[in-house]
Amino acid sequence: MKPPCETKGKLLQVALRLIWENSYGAVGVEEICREAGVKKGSFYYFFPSKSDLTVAAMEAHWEDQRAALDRIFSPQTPPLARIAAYCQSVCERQEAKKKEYGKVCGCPMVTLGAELSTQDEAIRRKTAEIMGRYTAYFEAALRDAMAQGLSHCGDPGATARRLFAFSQGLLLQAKVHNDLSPLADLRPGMAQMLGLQARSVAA
Amino acid sequence: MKPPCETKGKLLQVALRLIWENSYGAVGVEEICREAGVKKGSFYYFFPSKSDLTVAAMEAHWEDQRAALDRIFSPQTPPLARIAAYCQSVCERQEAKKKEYGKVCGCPMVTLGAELSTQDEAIRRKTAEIMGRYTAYFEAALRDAMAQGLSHCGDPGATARRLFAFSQGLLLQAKVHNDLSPLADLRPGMAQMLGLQARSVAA
DNA sequence: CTTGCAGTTTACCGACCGGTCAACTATCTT
DNA sequence: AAGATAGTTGACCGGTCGGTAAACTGCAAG
Repeated sequence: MKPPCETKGKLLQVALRLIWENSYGAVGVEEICREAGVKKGSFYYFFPSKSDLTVAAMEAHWEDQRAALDRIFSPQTPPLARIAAYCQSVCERQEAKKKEYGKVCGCPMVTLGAELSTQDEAIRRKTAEIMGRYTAYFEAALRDAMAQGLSHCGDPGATARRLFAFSQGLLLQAKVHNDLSPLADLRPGMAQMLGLQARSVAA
Repeated sequence: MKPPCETKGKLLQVALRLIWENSYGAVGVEEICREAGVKKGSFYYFFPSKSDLTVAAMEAHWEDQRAALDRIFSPQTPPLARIAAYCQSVCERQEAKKKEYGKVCGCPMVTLGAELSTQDEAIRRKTAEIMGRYTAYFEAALRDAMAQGLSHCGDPGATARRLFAFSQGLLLQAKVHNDLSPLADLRPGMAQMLGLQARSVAA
């Protein structure tokens, strides 16, 4: 009862996991509370609504991801190797999730964005915001690559959005086929989009 | 009461529209019936469950799309022009839907696949099946393009899946940003993936 | 000792969910 | 005319939904 935020944090974490594995509509407040070991009254003490909880859970999940992304996209790493590392990280994460849950779950932001963008403005906006942060990492890597003469794509921002869209599309393919093999094409596909031999990005 | 299938067809059509504009979980059987001018009892006379209706609605919607795709990907049209025509068709369709509904709705298969692939096997399978049919059109066009020496991508099947994944990713971006402008990059992005100047696919 | 506050618990609300059922109607067949 | 058949209707089911309200608990400051 003292520990300032254990309950709130547990709620955020469980909510994102359940929504990721199922969907927003299919997960009830009651279920989130049950798995978090919390009573519904406490839930509504911390969050005014299911939608608000979801937005908060998305932001909390971003903070977790951010640490990993900062490492993957470290300026210490050569620009194209950063992108290769991202591809590998995506594959590993999907593999781990599949082993944990038994099914390919894709990206939680894709699930939320696809399901709720037309229905819940707050969630739509948060999804767009977080996705924008992802593309910023790609854009920075591409800018560095261009400065070093490693790639000759036109606008780094546009190319970053293309790479990110491609990765989301493949992630959705993997989820829909409940099969990780489409992700094997993530790195080669990105290499092709950068006008490189697959080797370059795989280095 | 005589017209053999008017009710059933109306149900299929309304269901796909509502799910497209909202989501599977957010649309109730009652609401579908109301908008179709049908009572719930009749619904369950034609379909054993909401899930079965959805699968049938997906297939019915595919049949509509199939006609358009057969025209767009006609062997009469030069292979790369088919792909350009597809890009244009996607943009026009999204524009029309936005004008009709007020928001960018993306692709109904993306919405359904992202929301339900981990929860409803029948819907997941149908989504995968229909998406596979889409990529087949791309694959055929790419095979023709290679035969005519217009493109030099490696495996047409793999490239087809890449193009399709990219288009789905962009569609999701548009939905999440509630903005059609990301779709402007559909044709140039595909051209880049085919190793062409944007002009070639735009011809 | 007591007041106040953060957090928790329990019980409860009306609304709606997907789905069922038996009765009804209209048409075609014999 | 009688029956069979396809389609339709409205009433109803138990369960669950998101959300609310009030009482309670532990602890810290006055």
